[in-house]
Amino acid sequence: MIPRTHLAPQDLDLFMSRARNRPIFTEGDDSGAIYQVESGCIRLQKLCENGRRCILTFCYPGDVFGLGAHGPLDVDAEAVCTSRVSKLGKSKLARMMQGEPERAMMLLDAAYGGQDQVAEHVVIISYAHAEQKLAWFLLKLNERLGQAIGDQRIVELPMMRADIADYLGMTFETVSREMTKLCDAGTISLHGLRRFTITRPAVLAALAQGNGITRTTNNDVARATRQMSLAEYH
Amino acid sequence: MIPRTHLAPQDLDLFMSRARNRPIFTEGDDSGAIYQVESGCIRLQKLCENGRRCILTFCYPGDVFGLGAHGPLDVDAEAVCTSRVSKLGKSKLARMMQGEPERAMMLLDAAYGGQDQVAEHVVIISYAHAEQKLAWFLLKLNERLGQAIGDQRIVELPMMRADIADYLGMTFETVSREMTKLCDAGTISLHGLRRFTITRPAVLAALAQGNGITRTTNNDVARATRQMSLAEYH
DNA sequence: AGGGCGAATTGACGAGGATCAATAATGACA
DNA sequence: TGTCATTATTGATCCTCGTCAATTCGCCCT
Repeated sequence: MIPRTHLAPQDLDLFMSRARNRPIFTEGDDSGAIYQVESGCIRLQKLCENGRRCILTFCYPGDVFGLGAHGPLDVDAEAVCTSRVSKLGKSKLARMMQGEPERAMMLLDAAYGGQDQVAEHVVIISYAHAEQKLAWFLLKLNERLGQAIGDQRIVELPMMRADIADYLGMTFETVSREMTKLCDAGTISLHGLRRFTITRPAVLAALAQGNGITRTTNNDVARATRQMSLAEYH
Repeated sequence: MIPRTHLAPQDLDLFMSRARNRPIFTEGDDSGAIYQVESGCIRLQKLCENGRRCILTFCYPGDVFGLGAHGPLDVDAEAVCTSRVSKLGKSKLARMMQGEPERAMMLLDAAYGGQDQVAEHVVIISYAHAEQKLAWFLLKLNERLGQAIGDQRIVELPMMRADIADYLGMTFETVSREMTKLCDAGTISLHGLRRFTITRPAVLAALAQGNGITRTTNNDVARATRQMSLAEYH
């Protein structure tokens, strides 16, 4: 149930439980602590003045968060559903850095951004269309949370449509529409609202790669010419 | 000319010069080194299969990069214009961690994502409209690179329109259009193609906040109700 | 000064998705 | 089991921006 564990029980300072939509920390907190998800799902998010919300990443059991670009100085952390997290305080962390620098580096790597591939997320929300965004998201979720039950691989959806929307930079209506489109096409099948199966993995993977959109752009041409110019090498 | 310096000369391993569009490192390199921009501008970017490019961040003089979410394992680093960078190797970094953990932490913080506020970038490309995106970008550029020349504050644009577009998740045509719109409105004024002045800072700041778009969304309502429900506290 | 090339501007058009709105499905609770 | 609140689905409409295309601008080189 816990795919990747960075922190062993003896390292930890304390455990915390949080119900749906309850905060772990809020923007501006500067405890310097690191957190690890034990069960449930945590979202790291940012709220704008205009009332919008942007979810930067979801953290699943085993994931570590709390520092760097997605740390308390920049974002809020809230429980997506009933969740448990454990905490490693600043002082223990500092001690670990001196005693076991190798392990500390790995831990920091995880906490700082390795938790989710920030780069890939940015690429998707910048350029992908709705269909591609959702296909990508469902595949990621399958990799991370998919469980073989019988001969089917069932994936739980810990979050609601609006969460998915705020993570992918679209509206929940569009999420819903694309979801039913995928169902109608037989690419996935829904079991209730919070559980699905990928029935045609190849198709979904193709959509996630950006196939399904036919046109090519003239930006690509610009790219090609840019590559070719062997101008000023140093 | 170097606003924030994390690495002093005696720490550094070597200096490198790069001409426009030349790489510092490419995706998959795993040197574990940290780099600091000395002059010019470096872009950290990711190329997609479909030929698109997404720029994750621009690094200016004094910025540190090369680890974590935006490190060599995930992205390419290329010179936007003629640039010089310095390098700090893996072994020297490890030594610093044991000897000066405080300083090492700060350095890692910078290298891992503090360099640019990843969170803010994601928010902007997710939700902002073209006008707001550009206004935000120009303001950031002004903060970072703006120089008082006479009584004017001139800002250099080290990158071309296509770079801005790939950073903000839009097309270079739209960048161009919004640029001229801002000029026509008297909000900024261009001096040549690679240099500008913010003539009405308040207006630009308002646009960057998302004013200029009138409508409110029903997502906001969802948010409001979500906040109000004091359901299951733990 | 002139040629040539990459970059930038500007226009026309259409599609994708946001918005508004109404209804249906789901789950919690008495 | 029925009621209510929340979440999800579906439809209709409109607007922003991506796309394609045609110039224009600026710069480097000879």
